[in-house]
Parts: sequence; structure tokens; C-alpha cells
Amino acid sequence: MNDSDSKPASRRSDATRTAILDAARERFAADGYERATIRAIARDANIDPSMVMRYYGNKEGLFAAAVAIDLQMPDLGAFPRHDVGRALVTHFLDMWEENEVLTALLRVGVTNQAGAERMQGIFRDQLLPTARHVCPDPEQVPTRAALCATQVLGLALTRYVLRLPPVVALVREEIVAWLAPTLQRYLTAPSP
Amino acid sequence: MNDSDSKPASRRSDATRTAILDAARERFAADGYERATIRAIARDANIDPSMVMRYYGNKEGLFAAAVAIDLQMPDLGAFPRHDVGRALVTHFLDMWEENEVLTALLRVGVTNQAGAERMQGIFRDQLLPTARHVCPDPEQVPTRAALCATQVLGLALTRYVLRLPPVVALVREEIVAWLAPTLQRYLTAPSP
DNA sequence: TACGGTTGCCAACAAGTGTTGACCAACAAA
DNA sequence: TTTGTTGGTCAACACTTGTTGGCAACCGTA
Repeated sequence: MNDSDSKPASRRSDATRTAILDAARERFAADGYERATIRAIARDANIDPSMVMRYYGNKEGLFAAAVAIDLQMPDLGAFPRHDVGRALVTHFLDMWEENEVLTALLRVGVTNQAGAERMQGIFRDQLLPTARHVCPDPEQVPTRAALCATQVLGLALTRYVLRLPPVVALVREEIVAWLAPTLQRYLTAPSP
Repeated sequence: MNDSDSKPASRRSDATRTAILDAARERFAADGYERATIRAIARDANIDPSMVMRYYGNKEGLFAAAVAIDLQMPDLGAFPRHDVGRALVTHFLDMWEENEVLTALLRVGVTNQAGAERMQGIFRDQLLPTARHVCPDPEQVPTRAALCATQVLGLALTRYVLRLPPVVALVREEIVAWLAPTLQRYLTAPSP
């Protein structure tokens, strides 16, 4: 342990490490925290369960390593003001459909305290700063960003987790057309 | 087992039975399906775990008995057409805050297949028929009801489960003021 | 009184969990 | 070669889970 930062220093076991992370992401996304067992993850990664412990300490450490979220929020200030709602929806749809990690975090956030706190952190560090660039009154930023979160997470919940049939049936363009005005209003409309 | 229906036929053990159900509701709401253990529920109800099995067969039976949801949906046709959005939000806020069962079902729906299917059933049998009374085009009813579900469940998720601070901080009037127009549009506005 | 059913507790089972330590094979540096 | 480090497996640990069957106390009825 001489290189404690900046240099990953490729190890011979890197393949195994990433195999574990991949399997973990998949299992956490499909089963949630409790039902995603270390044994099942190890089986998916074709290694022994004890390797998971060696490389990631314990189950919480594995989860922390597997689920690292970067929303890659765009600069909403760069869009025409009347278009930020649409920009937000499309961005979130992109994120969510290319990346099972978001579903994993949502599932875990519901059953696990640490997961819930992680979601709070992502909201605070990634969504809030973005909203700051479009909201008129800085004092209203948390409220408006929170309202956007309710709508976006509600869509993710019903579409990717609960799978309500009519929500699953919606095509991308419909979602954008319906949700964009909602987010637009939450972000920029005068406070009611 | 001679009275298989209609007459509850009060038993001496009724107090225990309802104590179990109460404890079960609380635990399912707080912990979700997997982490709400029968032992913990029995401890809360001050009885032996084996009693739970005797009265409710198994854990799934207990969940089915504990979580029976009646949304008590109002007849939206009785409201002025421009007011159905507001009526929906206030009704759901009432339901959700007086009744921990809804939070229980939401938590379980995320981690348990049977729970998810139960939510789909509630949507189909209780929300859909209500929406039918306000939507112009019957063909659009599922879509519009589904959109309402995304917003309402998103609020419940972020407020009662994830507890995002700015969502928790919202007072009832703010929620109504912000969400009513959204639901109103999802229900009655012309399809975009 | 005796008796059958109900209510309840206790102890145990089998299975599955996260986690640990002993042990072996391959490799790299000396 | 020898030595030390790394990657990996195996078997077991301590514990928790849902679930079961036996047994004692109580009840209303006959």
C-alpha cells in the first residue's frame, strides 16, 4: 500500500475487481440491498465470496464502491430559458436508461438508511447546484429543485421499479412532452 | 372453521390478532418486507413468533392481511372540472398522512415482487376508474392516470421514504399549490 | 367433575446470511 | 534456487431467518 492516491497502479486482479463490481451493480439494481447476497454476486462474477470481502471489506463497502453516481448534470444556463424543463427530462431519461446504477440506488435508498442518505447527498451536491443557475430567487432553489426531484424520481419509480404498465408503455417522446412543462414550471414559474 | 364468511364470530384471541396486524403494519412501513422480521413483529405485539404463523400461515399471509388498501377515492365528477387536480392532491395527502399502510406498501413494492403487483392492482382497480370520470378521451385514461401516479408516488417517495429535506420541509398548502396544477394538466389538458 | 378446543410459550429445525482464517498455486524479486 | 507477495479456493464460524411440533394453562360446556 505505497501508492495511496492518484495512481491506480494496475494490478493483476483488476479483472476480478471489476467483475465483482459489475455483478454487484446488476444484483443491487435487480434485488435491492438485502436480497442481493454476496454469495449471489460472487457466483455471477465466477469467484469465491471471500474475494468480495478481501477487496471491499464488507457488504456496505461493496455497495459504496459499486454505486458511484455522477449525474453529469448539464449547465442549464446554456439553454434558452424556456427550454430548461425539456433539457432536464431528456437528460434524466438518458442517464436512467443507459445506467442500471440509478435503479440500484433507488432500490437501495428505499430499504437502506445508508442508501437514503446517499440519495440525499446526490440531491444536495448535484441537483441543487444545477437548479441554482436557472432559479430566479436563490431562496427558492431548494424547494424548486425538490419539486423536480419528486416528479423525476416518481417517473423512475413507476417505470423502472414498480413497472406500472401504462408508465412502461410510454415512449420517450411522450414522457418528454408531458413532463417538460411540469419541470419548467417547477423551475421558472412564479411561486404560486 | 365452520363460519367461513360474513360473520367474524368474535374470538377470544381477537386482541392478539389485531395486535399482530398493528405491529406488522408498523414494521413493514418502517423496514420494508425483508427487514421486517416475524420475530420483531411478534416482539412488538408481545407474543410468541409462532402465534403469527398460527394465525396468518406464513409471512406472505401476514403481509396480505396487514396491508389492505382502500384509497377511498372521491368521485371526481362531483367537483368543478377545473378543481380536480386540487381535489386529488388534498385527498392523497389526507390518505398518506393518516395511514402508515401506504408507506408500508410503497416500501414493500420496491423490494418485493408481490408488493409491486399489489400496487399495480391498486392502480388498476382504484385509480383508473376514478380517472375515467374526468378524462375526455377514454383511450387516454390509462396514460393520464399513470402520469398522476408518477407525480403522487414521487412525492410520497421523496417525502415519506427518502425524506429529502426540502420535500419534508414543504407544508401542506405549498404541496397543494405546486402539485394541483400538474395533476390538473395531466388529467384534463389537451394531449401535447 | 371431566373434557375437547382454544390460546399461548418453549425449544428446536433447516436453510441461508455475512464474515473469517487456513491453505494452496502462481508469480516476481533476490 | 529461495523467498515473499499476490490471487484464489475451501471449509467453517456465529448468527439470523421462517417455520414446526410438543406441551402447559385456560376456557366453556356437559
